[in-house]
Amino acid sequence: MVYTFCERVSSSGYDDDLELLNDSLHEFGGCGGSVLLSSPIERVGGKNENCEAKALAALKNHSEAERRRRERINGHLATLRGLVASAHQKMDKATLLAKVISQVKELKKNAMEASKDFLIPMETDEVKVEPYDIKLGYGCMSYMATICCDYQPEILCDLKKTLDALQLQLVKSEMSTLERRMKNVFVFTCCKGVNNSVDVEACQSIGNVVHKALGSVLEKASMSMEFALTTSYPNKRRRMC
Amino acid sequence: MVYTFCERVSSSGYDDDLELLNDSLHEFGGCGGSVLLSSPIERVGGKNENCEAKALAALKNHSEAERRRRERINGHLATLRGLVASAHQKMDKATLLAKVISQVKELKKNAMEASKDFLIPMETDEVKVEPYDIKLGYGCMSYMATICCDYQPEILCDLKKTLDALQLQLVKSEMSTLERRMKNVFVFTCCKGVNNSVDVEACQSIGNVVHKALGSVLEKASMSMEFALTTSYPNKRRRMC
DNA sequence: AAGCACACGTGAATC
DNA sequence: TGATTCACGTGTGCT
Repeated sequence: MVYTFCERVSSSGYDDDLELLNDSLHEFGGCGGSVLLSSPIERVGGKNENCEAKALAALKNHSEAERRRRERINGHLATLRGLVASAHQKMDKATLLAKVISQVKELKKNAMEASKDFLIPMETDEVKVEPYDIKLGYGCMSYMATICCDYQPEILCDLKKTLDALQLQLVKSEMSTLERRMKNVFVFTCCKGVNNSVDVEACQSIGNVVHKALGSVLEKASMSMEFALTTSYPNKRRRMC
Repeated sequence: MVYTFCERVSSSGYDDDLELLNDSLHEFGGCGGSVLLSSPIERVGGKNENCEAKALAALKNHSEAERRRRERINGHLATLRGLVASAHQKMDKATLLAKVISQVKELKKNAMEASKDFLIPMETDEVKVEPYDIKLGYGCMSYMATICCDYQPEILCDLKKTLDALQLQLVKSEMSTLERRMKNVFVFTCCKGVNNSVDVEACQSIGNVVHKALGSVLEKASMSMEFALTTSYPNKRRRMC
C-alpha cells in the first residue's frame, strides 16, 4: 500500500481536534454509508459528529495501546542493556540483541561444560590433559589432568608416585567418588617461559608426558582389576597407601 | 504531530508512481521554494519532475533502509526465540524479551554458584549442609554437606568415622586441596518419605545432625591445629588414616 | 465487536 | 549532506 499526505499539521501531541481527523474516518465504517463516498472537501460535517467522535476515540485508543506496547518492549530492552553491561550503554537495538544472543550462547556453553566437569563417566575409563584457563601471570600455562576409572585403593599410591616423579607444580587436586567409580583431577602449572612469554612447546611436551604417565597408571589399574576379577578372591583386601 | 490522509491507494508494494507521492515532497526542500506553498490541487507539476524524482528516491531509500533495520532486529529476535526454546514458539516480542531476561539472570546466577562451589575459601573455615537439587524420585531429598579447613590428615579419619556412624546414604564424595587448605563435599540422600511424599521434617533433622557432627569434627581439628602450633614441634608428623 | 500484536512508512535527530 | 537510528500513528489480521 502507498498512501499520500494531504496536509501536515503541527499540534500539541494528542489533542482532540476533530476537524483534522475527519479524513481518517473512512476506515471506521458503520456510521452511514454516504460518508464513505463524499470527498473531504465537499463534506461539511454536522450530523455525523457523534460517529466521528467515536471513531476518533477508537483511533486514539489504538495509538495509545501501541504506545504502551512499545514502552513494554523498550523497557525490556533497557533491562537487557543493563544486563549485558558491556561498558558503553550506547548501543542500537540490533547490536544489543546480537550481544544478548552471544552472551546467552556463551553462558549456556559454560554451564554445559561445568556440568560435564562435575560428572563422573560410569562406563568408560579416561585420561585427559588439557589447558586450563586460569590466569597465573606471564610465562605460565596451566593444565588440568583427569583420570577416571573404577575405584582401587592402590591407584592412589601409583598416582602419588607418578606425580612426585614428574615434579609438577600442583595448584589444586580433587578426587571424587560415585558408587564404584573414582575421578581424580589435578591442576598444575608450567612456567617454562622466557622473557615473560610462554614456551608453548615445552609446556605441551610436559602435558604429553603427564598424559602418558597417567595412561600407564590407568593401564596398570585396569590390568590389576581384571586379574582380581579372574582370581577366586575378588574381594581380597589390598594394602592401603 | 497529527497528519491526515487525503486518499489511500492500493498498489503493488514499492512502485515508482510519482503522482501519488507529490504531496510528500514538502519535506525535501532545495528544489525551488514555490512548490512549498502551492496547494496539491493547484500544482500541475512539469518543471519540478527532476526534483520530485530525487525526493521520491530519497523517500524510497529511507523506507527500505527502515525495512532492513526491522528485518535485522526481527532476525535477532527469531534467534532468541529459538534459543530460549520454551516449547511453544508463539510468543509476543515483549514476553519473549522477558523470558530472555529471566534466562540470562538464571544462567548468570548458576555460573556464579558453580564458580563459588569450585572455590576453596582460604581464610575462613566452614561447615555447610544444604539441599541439593538432584532428582532421585519421590520420597527422597538429597543434601550437600561441605567442610572446609586447613588440611590435616587425621581429619579424614574423623570424617570417615562420623559419616559411618550416621549411616548416611552417600551418593558422591569429593575432596579437593589447594595449598594448605582442604575441602570435602558429600552428597547424601534422605529417603524418609511415606506414600511417595518426602517427610521434610525427618530430612531436615538428619541435615541438622550432619551439620552438628561436621561442626564437631571441625572444632576438634582446629583445636588440634592450635595445639600443634603452640608446641615446639609444629611440623610434627601425625599418623595417617 | 473489541482488543491485541505486528509491519509499515514517515518525521525528526544524530553523526 | 546522506546514512542510520528511533518513536510515532496507522492499516490489518487474528481472536
